[in-house]
Amino acid sequence: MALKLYNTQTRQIEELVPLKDQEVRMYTCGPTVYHFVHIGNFRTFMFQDILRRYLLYKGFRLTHVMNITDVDDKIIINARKRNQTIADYTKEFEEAFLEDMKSLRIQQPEIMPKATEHIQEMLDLVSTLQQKGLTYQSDGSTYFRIDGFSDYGKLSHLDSSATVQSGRVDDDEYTKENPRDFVLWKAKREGEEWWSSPFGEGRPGWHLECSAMSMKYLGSSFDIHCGGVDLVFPHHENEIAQSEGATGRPFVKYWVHAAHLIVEGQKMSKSLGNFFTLRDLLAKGCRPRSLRYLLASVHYRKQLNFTFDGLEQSEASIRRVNDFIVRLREIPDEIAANPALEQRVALARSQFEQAMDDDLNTSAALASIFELVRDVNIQIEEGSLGGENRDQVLEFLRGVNSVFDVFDVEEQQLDDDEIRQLIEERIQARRDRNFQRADEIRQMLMEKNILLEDTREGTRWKRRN
RNA sequence: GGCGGCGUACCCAAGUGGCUAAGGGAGAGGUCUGCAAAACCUUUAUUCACCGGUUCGAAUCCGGUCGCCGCCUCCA
Repeated sequence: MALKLYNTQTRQIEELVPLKDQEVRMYTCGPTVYHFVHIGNFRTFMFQDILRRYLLYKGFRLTHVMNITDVDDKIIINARKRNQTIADYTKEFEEAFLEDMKSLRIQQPEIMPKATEHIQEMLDLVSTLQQKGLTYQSDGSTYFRIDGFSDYGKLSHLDSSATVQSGRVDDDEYTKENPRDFVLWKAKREGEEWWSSPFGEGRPGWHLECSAMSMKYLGSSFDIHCGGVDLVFPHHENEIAQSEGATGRPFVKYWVHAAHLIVEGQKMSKSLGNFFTLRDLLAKGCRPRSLRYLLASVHYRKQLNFTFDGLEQSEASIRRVNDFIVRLREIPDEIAANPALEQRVALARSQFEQAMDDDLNTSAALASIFELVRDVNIQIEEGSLGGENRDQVLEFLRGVNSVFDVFDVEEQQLDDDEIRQLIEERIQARRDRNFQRADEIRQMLMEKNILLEDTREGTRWKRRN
């Protein structure tokens, strides 16, 4: 079975056929590190992580590049306000971003290039464009002339007359030949950081870095380019113009975009007070895995409505699977395997893969897990499963978790001797029908976030946290 | 004005022409149990915003209405 993805450019779901056999080269637009990354940004990054992990699950070799934009107008302005260099200013937010990624278990891409470390590559690209007659200078800045690139608009399907009619083009950009021409290299402004270049002292335009860095690490044509829907126009449209204008070759085969996240039904904005960073949520007691589940469980092309209720529902869903795993692990080796279960697991695996292959239908993929959980739970209750069955199910869950990474599939270790002794003591107390002591111990452990459950087979513990 | 998306049970959410409309949460009932908690099982939409149409057959296709949202400007 092949993975199919919705390609923004063709507006169709297409089978992923990499340019190089079994090797996927993917570029995803990363953060601009001028503030703490918010949960809307993470919706997109989470989608990219699920795609990344599923490509690996499918056995593709993967080179994934995610840029870090560490120079742009906001960064320059904010750094100046704080009297800091760009590098000092962005360092804090870049580190925070990497920490947040780790909390959310978003895998690090193979390559994470920074814009400021690729100024030369950007200038080389502008030079090439200049040689091809696709640039012009105005007021010390260098612009891309979109009239020189006939394919302009093929990604966003916007025709330029419509944009002009919208009246949304900035008045102050009169220095451009065409309002939709975009800047490649911006003239420096007094008091701001700048780089010297053949095009004068200045700084790179926003779109330039993604073209320069993606082609440096992935070649002039590569497979997948992702981002949030808002980047379709103008950012990705301009990337195509710059890249294909320079190389004459197709830039990207599949453009894949994630829909936005809204909060409690409304667009997230600071003025509405519904603007959240991961840190804001953690401070409210949210567990990163709940957010991970919530962000991953809604199809990436559907607008995701973030709510605190949804966060709790996600946590409860994860708990169902984790409780199942604890129970599953209690199946002893000695019991003979039920031969029918292997097929049931194979069915779940096939449902999971079919769903994910279908443009990353994560909701349906998760359903395949829960259906298996229910069926296996019934059989555990009947005592009809053996150690081999247990391992079959665990193996399936490991595969699933290599993509979702929200479940505790591996055995939880209780490395605290004191707790272990208390559990033993309580088991004895119950045998002695000293329930007062038993309850006391249960309460003590509860305070240590260890939850005890008495079952027919004995007492089990779980981390509550 | 242009382009695009969405509206499925109390909540979240799959399903896009034909078996009984996935799955999760929550509620209700039950099992287990010293108690409690947890867990597990069962259950909850004759109906898919509304109105027409096409069809033997539509949540799914077409037209219209209402509501919500996104992009066209920095934005994941």
